[in-house]
Amino acid sequence: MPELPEVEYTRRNLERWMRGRTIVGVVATDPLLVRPKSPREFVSAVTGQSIATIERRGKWLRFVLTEVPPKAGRRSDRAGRETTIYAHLGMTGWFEQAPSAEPLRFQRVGFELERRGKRTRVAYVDSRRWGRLWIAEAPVPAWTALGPDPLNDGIDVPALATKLGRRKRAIKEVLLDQGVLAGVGNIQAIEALWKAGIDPRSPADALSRADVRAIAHGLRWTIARTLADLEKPGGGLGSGPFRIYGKKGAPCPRCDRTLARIELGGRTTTFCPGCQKRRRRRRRKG
DNA sequence: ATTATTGTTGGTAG
DNA sequence: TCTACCAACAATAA
Repeated sequence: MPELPEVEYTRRNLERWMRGRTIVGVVATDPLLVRPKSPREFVSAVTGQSIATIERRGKWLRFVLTEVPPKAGRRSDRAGRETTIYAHLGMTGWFEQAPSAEPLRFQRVGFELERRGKRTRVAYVDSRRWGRLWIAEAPVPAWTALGPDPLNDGIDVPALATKLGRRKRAIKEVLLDQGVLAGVGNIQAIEALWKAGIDPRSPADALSRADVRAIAHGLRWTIARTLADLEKPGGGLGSGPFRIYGKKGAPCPRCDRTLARIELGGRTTTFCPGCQKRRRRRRRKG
């Protein structure tokens, strides 16, 4: 499920479901999912905290929790304590608001919440268990290494061009590097390169400034429409808003040529051999 | 039974 | 130190 738009959609949901509420109980048993502590330690670190903010960078989420203030006149050693959870959804992780007390299928962590006497529940669900909920004092390395976030920071074309100019690999592989731009995944890269009319195999350092501008535009375009699709009622279901992802053999929506499928850097890649032109390095004179 | 999967990390080699 | 390449992680759905 999760690339940048899906994680942002998740963040907005969590904001509504969790912000300002107190965690009164946590169910966590799988030591693979929580880091670096055991599930027991995870539960005790989080219980009794209230959720102040939920932020996103790329595909990462960060929950900032604060100790619920003790009643007037009482002192607490833990007053002012702040806990931060870094969360990555892996390939199949997501959060759901759970209507009943019954655990959901593939639920890995359950948060029992309370505000003004009202109880609600939010569940982290992940069939494949590649996601992580990571308690840390300082940002985890993967978060620190993230490049600019296209939605939060925008895309600086000259800066992106400089970065791409140092890379020889195929542009699609480079776009998946989270240090280049945070949050671009397989689908968004495929859709953006189609929009830009650039063959995904083109070496990154062969792109012109106009190409980089087109890619930036393509990314903004696909991120915005994926997010819009998720947010419309009943959205996020079906094939989504994607123009070519997963549509090998279908006619290109722009030029009608049959869409092709190749593998790049171990990832499936759909593209149009008709209107996505390959860029080549100019051969150096010798 | 076989194949494909929206992601990241850690190792090795250059 | 930076880049490229590969295997591994784990489990489901078609």
